[in-house]
Amino acid sequence: MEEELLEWYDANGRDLPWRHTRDPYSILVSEVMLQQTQVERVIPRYHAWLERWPTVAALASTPAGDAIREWLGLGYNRRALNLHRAATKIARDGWPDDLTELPGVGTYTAAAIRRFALGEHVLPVDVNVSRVVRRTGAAFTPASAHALMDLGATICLARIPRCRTCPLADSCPSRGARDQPARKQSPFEGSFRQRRVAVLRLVTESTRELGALDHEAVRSLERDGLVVVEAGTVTLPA
DNA sequence: GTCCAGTGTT
DNA sequence: AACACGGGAC
Repeated sequence: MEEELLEWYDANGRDLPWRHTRDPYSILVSEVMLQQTQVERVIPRYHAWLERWPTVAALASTPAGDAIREWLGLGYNRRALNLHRAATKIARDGWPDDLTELPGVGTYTAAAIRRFALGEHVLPVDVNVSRVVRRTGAAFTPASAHALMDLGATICLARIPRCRTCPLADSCPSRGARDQPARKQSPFEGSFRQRRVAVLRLVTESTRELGALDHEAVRSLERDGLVVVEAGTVTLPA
């Protein structure tokens, strides 16, 4: 099964910018950006980020607010602050043996850094990989990490798998099976998080008075560490 | 409107 | 185990 997968990947795998480096910091940036975010949206932001802050030291020596501003539009803004905090920690203490000690780095991202930057023989399991493994019932080695991700992202889709073009279809016991929709997200329009991100933009782009802002949303941003409120003004963390 | 899918918090 | 967290493609 794995041989067919790797053959398919040779011909059909995606050529992505972060697959041309083994620099741990670059891989960290790419993986954090890719959390919950589509590849096509990440590519231009990945280049911009690394051009502005090419190294851990460069990011660590910049104000956190600049990192948040650079991140705006990518979504899940807490990731920007976590990435800045991770850079600060690495600049001070070096890379930890257990990468999940870095804020914003969980099981998946730690495994991805170990595999793609450090070359260790571990298989990062995101839901795409998990789905392919579950459906095929096959065992794959860490050498198939990129291939499994690409197959899961382009062929072995959750709702409507493209089994007719899948290199593993012949021996896949789940051929044709679809996963349940089962998701829930309340409407964004008119929601609290709409107000919340509006406040974040206001904070990052202006120096307006706190009184003009939405106090409840500011408190929520504080819980994420994204803003600091002092003496009637709202500023980004230094 | 639905779908997407890792981390941190509770 | 459940929930919150963005924004954009469709």
